[in-house]
Formats: sequence, C-alpha cells, structure tokens
Amino acid sequence: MSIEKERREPDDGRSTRAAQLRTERRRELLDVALAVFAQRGYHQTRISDIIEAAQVARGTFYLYFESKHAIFAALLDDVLARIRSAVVGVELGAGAPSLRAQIHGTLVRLLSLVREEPALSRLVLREAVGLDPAIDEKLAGFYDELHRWLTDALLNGQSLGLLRRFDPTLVAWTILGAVERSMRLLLERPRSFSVDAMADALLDAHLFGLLSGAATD
Amino acid sequence: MSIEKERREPDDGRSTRAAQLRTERRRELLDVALAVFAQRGYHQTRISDIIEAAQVARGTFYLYFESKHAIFAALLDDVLARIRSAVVGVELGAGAPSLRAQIHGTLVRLLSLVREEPALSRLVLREAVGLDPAIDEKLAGFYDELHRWLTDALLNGQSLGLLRRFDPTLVAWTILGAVERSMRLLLERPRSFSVDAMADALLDAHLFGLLSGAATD
Amino acid sequence: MSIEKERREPDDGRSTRAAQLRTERRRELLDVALAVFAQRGYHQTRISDIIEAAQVARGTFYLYFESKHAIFAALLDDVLARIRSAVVGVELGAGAPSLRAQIHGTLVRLLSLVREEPALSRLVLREAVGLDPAIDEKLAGFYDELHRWLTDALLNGQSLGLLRRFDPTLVAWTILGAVERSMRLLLERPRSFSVDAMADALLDAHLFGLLSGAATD
Amino acid sequence: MSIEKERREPDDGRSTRAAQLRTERRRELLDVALAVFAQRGYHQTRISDIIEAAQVARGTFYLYFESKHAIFAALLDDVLARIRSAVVGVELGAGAPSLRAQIHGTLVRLLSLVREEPALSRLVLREAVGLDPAIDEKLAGFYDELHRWLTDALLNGQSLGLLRRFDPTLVAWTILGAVERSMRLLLERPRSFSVDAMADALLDAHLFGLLSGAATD
DNA sequence: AATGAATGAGTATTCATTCAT
DNA sequence: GATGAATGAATACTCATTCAT
Repeated sequence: MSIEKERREPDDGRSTRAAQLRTERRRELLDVALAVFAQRGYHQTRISDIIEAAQVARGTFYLYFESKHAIFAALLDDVLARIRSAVVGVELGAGAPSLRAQIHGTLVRLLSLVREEPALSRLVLREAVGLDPAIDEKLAGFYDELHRWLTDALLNGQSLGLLRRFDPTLVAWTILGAVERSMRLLLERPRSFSVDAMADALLDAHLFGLLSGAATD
Repeated sequence: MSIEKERREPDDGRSTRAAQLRTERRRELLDVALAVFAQRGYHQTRISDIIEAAQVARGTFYLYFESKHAIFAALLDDVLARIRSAVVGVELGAGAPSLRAQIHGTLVRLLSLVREEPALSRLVLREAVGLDPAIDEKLAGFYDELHRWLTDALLNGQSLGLLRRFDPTLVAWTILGAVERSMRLLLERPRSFSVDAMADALLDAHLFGLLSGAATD
Repeated sequence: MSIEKERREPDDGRSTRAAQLRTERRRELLDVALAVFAQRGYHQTRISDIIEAAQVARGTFYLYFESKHAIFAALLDDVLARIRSAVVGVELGAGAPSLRAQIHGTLVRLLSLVREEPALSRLVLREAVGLDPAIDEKLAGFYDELHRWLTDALLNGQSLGLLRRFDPTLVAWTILGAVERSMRLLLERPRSFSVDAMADALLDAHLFGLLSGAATD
Repeated sequence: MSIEKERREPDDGRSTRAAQLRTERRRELLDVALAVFAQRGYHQTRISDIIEAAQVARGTFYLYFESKHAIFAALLDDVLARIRSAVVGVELGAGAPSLRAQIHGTLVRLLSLVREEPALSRLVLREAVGLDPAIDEKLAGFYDELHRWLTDALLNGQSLGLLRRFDPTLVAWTILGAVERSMRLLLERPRSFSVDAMADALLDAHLFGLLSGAATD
C-alpha cells in the first residue's frame, strides 16, 4: 500500500506512445467492424467475423469495446458526427454565397458522403434502423437535430422574405425525407445519378415547385 | 409460400370447411405475429411469443408457416398490398376530380393507413429495413413499383402541361422520400399533426415550391 | 382466439403418462447430475458432462432445469429432505424405546445414509460449502433446523431430569459438529469404522463424558 | 511454492534490501488476497480484484505467485500454521497447569483466532472446502495432524488414569468436529457467544457428559 | 523487477426447427 | 391436423495467464 504512492504517472513518451497505439487499434477495430457490419448486417455479424478480419484475439476486442452493441453504437456516433459536419456551415449573412448555392453545397456534401463512404452510410440508413431502442433513440435524436437545423434555416428564409408562408416544421420533415431517400437511392444504385444532378433536382423541386407556370391548380 | 397455394383439395363440404378453418387459423397467426413483431421487433420476437399469444402449439405454427422468416414475409406482403391499394386509383381522365384533389386523397389514404394500422406500418417502415437480402429485395421492388407509378403520374402531368420540365425519375424519388418520412413521423408522434395538414403541406410544398413570389434566387 | 376455448385439458391417460415421463426424465437428470457433481465438484462440472452422461440433448436439460445452479439446488433440497427424514421420529413418550436407543437409532440412520449414499452426502458436506450465498443460506437454514431439533431434545431431557444442567444451545451445536465430522470421516474413509461403533462412541462420549470415575479435575 | 524458497540471493546489502522489498510485497499481496477471498469466495474472486486492491500490475502478481491457485494455497498454509501454533503447547508434565486448564487455554486460543481473524478462519472453514483435490488433501492432512495430536492427548490422559476407557481415535474425531462447528458458529454469529463460555461448554460436555448424576440410562 | 496489453481456451444459455405420438 | 418434448447449432463474453517493452 505504501509502495504505490511513490509510483509516478509518467507523462513521458512511453505512455503517450501507448495511448497512441491504443487509439490506433481502436480505430482499426472500428474500421474493420464497419466493413463487416455494412456487408453482413448487424445480426449476421459475429464477433468472430470482426476479430478475424482485424487479426486480433477475442479478448482484445473486449479490451476496446464492452460489447458488440457498444462497437456498433460507437460506429454510429462516428457516422452521425460525419453527417453533422457535412451539414453545418450554412450561413445566411451578407456577402455569403447565395442561399441556393449554400444549400446546394450542403446537399452535395451529404450525397458525396454516401458515395465515398457507402459502408458508413449503409449503417445509418439501413443497419441501425429498428435495431434496438437505444439505437433508435440515438437515431431519432439525430434526425431531430437535423430537423431543427432545417426548420431554423427555413424560418430564417421566411423572415428574410426569401421563402413564402408555410409550416416550417412539416416542410422540414418533408425535405429531410426527400434527402434521405436520395441518399438511399445513391447507396443502392450508385451509378444511376450524379451527385450534382440529384442536388439540383432536390433544390429545384423544392424551391420552385413542380407546377408549370401556367398551372392554376 | 408457394407450396400451400399449389395444394388442391377435393371440393366437397368437408374440405371446404377444413380449408376455411385453415385460413382462419392462418389469419389469426398472422394477426398475432403482426402485433408481436410490431411491439418487439423481428429479432426480439421468439416463436414462443407468437404461439403463446396465439394459444397454439409449437408444431402448429410450422403447419401454417415454413419459418419465422416466412410469416414475416407473408405479413410484409399483406402490408405492401394494403399500401398499394391505398395508392392506386389516381386517374387523370376527363371528368375526374382535379389532379390536386386526387393526389391529396392518395396522401390522406396513405397517412391514414399509418394512423389506423400503426403495427402494419411499423413493419414496413422500421422492422423490415435491413432485415435480410430477401426482404430487402421485396421492399426495394415495392418502392420501385411506387416510384414507377409516381414517375408515370409526373410524366402524365408534364405531357398535359400541368407540370413543368424536370427529371421525373429523380423528383419521384424525392417525393417518395417526403411521403415516407411523413409516414414515419406520424408513426412516431401520432399526435403531432393531422393527416390532412400533412397532406396539404406535402402537396403545397411540392406543387408551388417554397420560394416567395418575389424571390429571384 | 375462439378456437382454443374449445380445447379441453384431458385428464386422461395421455397427459398422465406425459407427466410421468416428465418426472422420470427429471429424476434421471437429477441422478446423473448427482453422480457428476459428486465426482468432479460443482465448478469442474460442465453442462456437457451432465447431458452426455444422461444421453440427452443440450436443450432438453434446460427444459427441466433453469440453470446449472438450479439443478444443484434441487439436488441439495433432495439430500436435505433425506437427512431430515433420517433425523425425525425421536419420541420421548412413555412406552417408547429408551432415549439412548432412540438417539442411537438416529445416529445409525444418519451414518448409514453417508455409507449408502456417498454422492448425496458429499454434496452437503463438501460441494455445497461456500458455493454461493443462496446455497449457503439454504445450508445454514438446514443446520439451524437440526440444531433447533437437537436443542429441543436436550431441553426435554433436562426437564425429564435425565440430563443435567448445561446450555442446551451451545451443547447442541457441539453435538452437531461431532456428528457432522463423523459423517465426513465415514465419507472419506468408509472402511475405517463401523457405523455402529461410531454411533456408540458418539453416544458414550457425550452421555457419560470422558473422565474416569476417579477423576476430580 | 517451493521455487521461491529455494532461490538464493548473494547476501550483500542490495539484495538483502531487494529481498526485503520482495517479501513485503508478497506479504501485501497475501493480505489483500485474503481479504478478497474471504469476502467474495475463491471462485468469485478474479485476479483483477486482487491486483486492483493491491494497486499492482497484473504481471507483477505473477512475479510473486504462480497462479490464483498458488496464492490461495499459500494463504491456506498461513492459516493452518496459525492454527497449529494455537494448538501446540499442551503439556501433561508435572508442575504444569491442570489438564483442564490447558485444554481450556487451547480452546480459547482457537476460538479467539476465529474472532480476531475472521477472514483467515473463513478460508479454512468455508472457502477451502471442496475446492480442489490438492487443497482437499492439504486440509485433510491438517485435520489428520490435529486428530493425531488430540488422540495422543487422549491416550496420555487414559494412561495417566485421568480419562476412562474409550476409543481415542473415534472420540478425537468427535471432539474435533465439536470444536470445528463451534468455530464455524463463532464465524457466522460472532455476537452470539463469548469465547470463554464456548470453551467451557465444550469442555464440560466432553469431560463430564450430559447425563444427570441420577441417570442410569 | 514492473508493467499492462494481448491472448484464446472455455461454457452457459437461447431458440428455431423437427418429429414421434 | 395438432401437439409439445426433444433437438443441437450457434455465440457473446470472461478471465487466468503470458510476454514484449
């Protein structure tokens, strides 16, 4: 009992290096697990699949993650953070790019994420759905977040006179669904459309509506 | 699945009665399974849950369905059929109700289905997602079907001059996503919006767009 | 739902036979488990050992017992009941056999149990000790019961004037320990003593004491 | 176990100091392990429990003990030695305290050990029972030792004419059991009896027997 | 000597499905 | 057709021990 008081936590290279190795291995496990989850789905994935792919002993896995569920949750957190960072940054200040250009940019970032990281995307759009109350809540919270952001943007546009009167809450959900389905589409048929075309279509449809100018009904 | 359909029985009264009983029991199993699947989710549901709720012996279950997977698939087929029948019937002929009224009606039927049959809806919108390649394909096929129907409607509208120029394929996916998300919203927060308001919001946003009349960008 | 109301619980031969089979199989599992637990000890025993010895599938085991712990507890209950029934029946009424003869009989029954059922005995005397708080409590309760019984007997003897003054509580524990150790001895070295000699030695030592008549200190 | 004892180190100051540190740390591990084993039991105790409590790295543990089993065995050896030293010292020479006083003293020493070192006592009386063939043998050997000592004492008493005729082997086991159970009693209900009263009760019962003077049967 | 990350054998329990009655 | 006892493959997680640093 008295001995350990003399022990000093070395903040030297050794522990720094150890922490780094730890982070790396955790990262590797996450990467491997992502690939396996995306390919086989959560339930078809066995811990064995992950540790075999990661070339790691069974016990090692549990050194880094408490459970199969935990690594999936961590993975999901990663993706959601990525999506968040693809969304933030729309600014409606003077001198900023036009509203339309900015939204277009956001859409392109989102859709590109799907194209570049299909595994990550598959996680949010497919594997995480209906998995678990805890996961469901995380996902619901995330969509709420996006929805809040979008609602604010719409409100902003309305108060600036750019957008007309409508229920921003409902419309925000509508747009979210449209984007979500576009992402899903890109995930399932990556070759069918260009990211740019999709972003344009989304924007045009929502900004200008579908009626021909002559239409009255 | 196909096995039962191909089986033929002599058409006397006895087998008619038997067939009827068979159909009833099958129906009851489906109803019970729907409730359980919707409440607990596919993976958390054990055959025991179903047969206990249905007051049926274990072996009896397998007399009516080949497997847990099979009863889920049958259930899914049921829902998809229900949704189909909520969608079909939009006619763009002369003397028919206005395009807008018809689409509004379709949307109301869809959203009402969610409200009245939350269990069924939950099955398509949550439980079936990412379950299984076979299920995925069934679901994808269904969405393709809806998409094709919607694309046709849009093309129709364009050829009638009611709708302006845009890529009907992309826009159809967009609209589908918007509807889907609206249904999901109604499923998760049934009290938050009226079916009618949602249908209106969906229509307005897509028909007229969000820009204020004065907006140029 | 309406169908099953018509089903009747048949109290005929079929379910009677089923219940009997069930009891038999449970019994067999208990017997086999007893042998294995006694030979290898609780912790070294794997469920596989039991089901292999019982020629039964893994799932079948769990049809009859909730867990490894549960079957051990059931087994322990069995033994304790056996020991109880070896102890009860000491009567101090008029016309009854002499106190000494009766106690001798009880001791013989107890020690014979060890000789005839070494596996059962090993369970109480060795395997169950320190296994688990729940088991510990069961065991402690049982010893308390024996102790209460013995204390009563001693009090009885005192009030009849057969026994001299002493603290019956303490002495009862003392005697219990002597018997327990005798049983353990018989378990470990079955050939070393006859049941009868042990019962005699226990009785003599406790009734008459060890001092020689001449002893004053 | 024996390995460490045979290892020799050059006797200069450095290694003396080192050896001392080594002994200290070993001692600390033993103390900590004792506490943990006594509280949680052998099987519920994980090496992690010990090293966390001892504030020592995992590998360090194995520098001092070959295995979990080994540290338990070492601990058990400690207790057994303590008990031995509480027992030895009964001398039946002339001028020595009376036989009764000496035995009383031995009993008090034994029972006090239980009171003062409940953790150690729990180890012998509960945790070690039925643990392992190796441990069992160690325990059996120890009881044999006690038994031999007690048998000798009884024989001695008989040859001195202090004790009457009886089978000393059997009676020695009997007494051992009585003492053992008294210790267990004190362990489980430390408040229920005084050490002195227990020693007295044990002695009185065994020396004078339980029959009233008038008793003939 | 000390550390603690890595190892991997070990195992209780679940549950979809079968089949004898 | 109905039953439900029996089956056994499947798998997440634990923890004593090792060993490179």
